[in-house]
Amino acid sequence: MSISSRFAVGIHILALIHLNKEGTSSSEYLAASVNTNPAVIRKLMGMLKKSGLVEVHPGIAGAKLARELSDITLFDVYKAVDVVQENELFSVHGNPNLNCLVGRNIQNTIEPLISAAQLAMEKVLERATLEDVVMDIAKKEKIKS
Amino acid sequence: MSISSRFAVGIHILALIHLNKEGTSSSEYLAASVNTNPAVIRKLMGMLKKSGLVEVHPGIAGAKLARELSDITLFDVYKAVDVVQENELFSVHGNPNLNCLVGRNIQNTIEPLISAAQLAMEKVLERATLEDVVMDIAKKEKIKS
DNA sequence: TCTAATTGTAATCAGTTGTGTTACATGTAT
DNA sequence: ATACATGTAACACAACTGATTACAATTAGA
Repeated sequence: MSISSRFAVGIHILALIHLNKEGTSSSEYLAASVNTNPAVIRKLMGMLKKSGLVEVHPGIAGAKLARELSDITLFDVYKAVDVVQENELFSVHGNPNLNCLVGRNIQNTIEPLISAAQLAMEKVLERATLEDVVMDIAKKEKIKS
Repeated sequence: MSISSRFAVGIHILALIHLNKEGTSSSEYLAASVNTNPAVIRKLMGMLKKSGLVEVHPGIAGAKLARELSDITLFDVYKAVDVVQENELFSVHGNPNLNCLVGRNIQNTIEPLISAAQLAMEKVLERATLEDVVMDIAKKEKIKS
């Protein structure tokens, strides 16, 4: 199964908040761009806020980035929106037969392997920032970011 | 969400078929070690067979590996059991607003980034083989594999 | 102070997926 | 023929995603 699109949506709205920094990025405005429901955006925004990526205030329309674009990695977003738990990208069957040679060892044997695989993936996300995302969009649109 | 445990179960079964190579690895026998239903094993076995990793025959009890242990990587198993589609580890929201600067570019901008992350993870799986898994189990049990 | 607009959050629903279970057709050996 | 195995389809059930509705709490401004 795939990792929730919350991650992609998170990147989307953070990039949009930046590009719309002269305007007001309300949950309704952001929802219209993502094409979803404002409540979905607000829930997501709560996660991003909790992780210190955005500033939002009850009753006040609009969200702002809490950090520089170049200081927010895709890994930050990934962790913030909680799409994959630590060391749980791969799930392992829980109750193998302990009377079996393989059954009683499989979990410990596999764990470092799948953990390494997950970490390799996350390292890549760590190396890309929202600045890269916004610059790429600007390039595609031939505008200044 | 996590990647299906079919992957871990696949590794489990293949390792067990090898270690039990003097005996008969029926779906019932394998299911007892994994602690699941024989039909689940048979479905999985169908996938492993289709990918040329095991040999099984209708009506005849027992499965055998179709290749050397050292010639089966974890990536081979991963592909065989079909847990993650190509370029679909991360899902991306499908209908962004094309009238929005970000909406009409986000998919193309994100795609290479998440694709690179997925590939990095898969590369790690490519570097480990079933031999590594079996040797580790043997070491833990202090036996010869 | 009252009103309108916005965020925060919970409850609910439909659709999808993963896993287990049952059942049975098909194939093999004796 | 009989016994036993695999192959496969149908179904149940839980868990999760994403959308939707509703409403309390908060704020700005008339």
